[in-house]
Amino acid sequence: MAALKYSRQRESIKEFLMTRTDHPTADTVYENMKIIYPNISLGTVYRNLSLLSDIGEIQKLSSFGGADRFDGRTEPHCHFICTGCGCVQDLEMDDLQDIIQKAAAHFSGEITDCSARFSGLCENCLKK
Amino acid sequence: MAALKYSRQRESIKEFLMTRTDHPTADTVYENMKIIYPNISLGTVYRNLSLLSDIGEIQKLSSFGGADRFDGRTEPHCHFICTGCGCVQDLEMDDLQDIIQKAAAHFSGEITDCSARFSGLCENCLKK
DNA sequence: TTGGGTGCAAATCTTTTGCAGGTGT
DNA sequence: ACACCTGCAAAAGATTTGCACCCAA
Repeated sequence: MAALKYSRQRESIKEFLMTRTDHPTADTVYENMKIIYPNISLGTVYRNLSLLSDIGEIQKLSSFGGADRFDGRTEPHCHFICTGCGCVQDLEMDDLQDIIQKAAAHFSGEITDCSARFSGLCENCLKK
Repeated sequence: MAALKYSRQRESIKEFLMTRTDHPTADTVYENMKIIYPNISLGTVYRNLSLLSDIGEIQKLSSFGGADRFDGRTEPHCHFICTGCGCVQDLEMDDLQDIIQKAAAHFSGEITDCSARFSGLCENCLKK
């Protein structure tokens, strides 16, 4: 197991993600990091995003259509993607455990995790 | 709106997907189509997979880690991915509608669809 | 005949990786 | 010092697209 060493880039990436609720892509993180560290490389951003998500300090959200997105919230929660504007929003959901049990009833393996994705129109797109 | 014309390649791709329950990737479809049409191109496979999924004759499953997968079943159902061997299986789930309603209770937009992904160990991996 | 479909290849987009030099501990 | 981390650039993987030709309607 690799020993983790401090890096100001990694710290900034994590801080940045915690200020955002729109689940930015790696490229958006990169663009914002360039403001602070003009020489930062995209490779470093990817390496740190992947590291942070491995140790559970951020969450990686795969495939909402295009590039992966990253979420500073680590508590389990669901996501909603708007079919109108493509935005991704957090969604509260009390009992995922309940859903897992329902699914397990029809299944022969062992289910340990569930990630639900909802889609439809967001508040803004509804108005149009 | 484009007029749809018959193509034997598209027909074969759809037939192939209906015989499989393992949710093949575009590349797997391509490899299997080459047996029938040695000159078929990967571009054609992608174009047809995307077309078929647009008109709802197949289902595109994004984000199971690597490449997208395709499913010949079009009725709404959930999927399970094994963290051991990476296989993707279908999962019966009676009341997705129920889940959607629960989610909608906390949400200001309009939720029309839900796709739940479960993970854990499949029957085979449990035995090991 | 006409517009969609195809094969081929090049291009795009996203993400990963090898390497040499930099930096935290 | 040692191992991790970084910037840079090239590579890799998945998917899309431009183009000229082919074929179904």
